[in-house]
Amino acid sequence: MQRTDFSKMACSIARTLDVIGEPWSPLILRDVWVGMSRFEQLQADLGISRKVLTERLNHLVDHGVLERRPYDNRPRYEYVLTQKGTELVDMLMVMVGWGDRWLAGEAGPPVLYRHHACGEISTTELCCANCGKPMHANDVDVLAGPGSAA
Amino acid sequence: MQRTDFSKMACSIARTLDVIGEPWSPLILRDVWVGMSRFEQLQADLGISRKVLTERLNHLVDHGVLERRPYDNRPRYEYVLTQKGTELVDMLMVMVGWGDRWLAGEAGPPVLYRHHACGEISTTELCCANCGKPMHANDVDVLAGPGSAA
DNA sequence: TCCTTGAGTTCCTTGAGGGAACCCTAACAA
DNA sequence: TTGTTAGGGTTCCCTCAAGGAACTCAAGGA
Repeated sequence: MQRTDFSKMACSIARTLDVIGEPWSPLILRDVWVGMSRFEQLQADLGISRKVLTERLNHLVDHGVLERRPYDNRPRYEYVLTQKGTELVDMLMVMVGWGDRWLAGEAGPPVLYRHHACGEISTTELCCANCGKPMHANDVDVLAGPGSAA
Repeated sequence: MQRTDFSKMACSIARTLDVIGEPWSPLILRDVWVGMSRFEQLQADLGISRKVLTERLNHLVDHGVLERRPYDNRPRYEYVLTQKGTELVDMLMVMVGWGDRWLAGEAGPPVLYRHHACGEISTTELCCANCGKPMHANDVDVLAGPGSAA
């Protein structure tokens, strides 16, 4: 496929895609998040080729999203989310929200989230870190930042 | 590549990936969001192959994320975000937040957001739609929903 | 000693991405 | 009336990544 390298673009979307833009990566993170941490489990659950799973796991470990840990005297390893990886799951939660709203259909959402703070089944909402009010795509102006190319 | 079809998995992440999981799609949405709406503009800005751009745009239009609109008597078209597409940009904003925190480095974030409601440069925060408090990956229990496979 | 299990490698085939060249339509210009 | 230009794509070929199946390796256990 000889894919274009996104990592050098002056864009946080492109850079993030360079880390988890490969098709399987978000699903791997999801599985690890819900407690599926071993190679065989991931391979069986996702139906991913073992070769590609190896590549993806190495890539995620290289980028500090997952950590590879032995869990036995035998050469056995499990993959756990780092802080960096855990924060990526936030993105997955937003992704889930969109999928639930627009793609779930009659059957309803495949999973639900119970929020520890209030104990209720709830969904995520994007808010402004400054004022706390909703902050969506149409609620902002986009300005050039210090790291912009120009 | 003969990629695995995610669309039939009982998972909103997989279904969302089926719509915008291809490598270029998020970048196309980003560009359309900031006002780059024509084929030639997108092609030049992204450096994407014309063939692949055509495929991606058609895919996004087919899935109702973009709308293809004539803007001239001549056969000229522009692509604009639908409501469905605009809500996807929320996900991009979260992606940007993560990229800014973990990948931007010394140079700082390439773009900044000014929130209309408070007028300040700010970032997004994930909150609970029910109680309004922060709601991150570690703040929830994941439960099977009505649309789960089991 | 053989068997099993987890965690990968190796190898081959196929098909998607990259890239360049080409095509089509409608307005303009000469 | 015949170029010419510009936007928006097709077509073609080549390469390399995804799929898939088979193979390997190390450490226990029967």
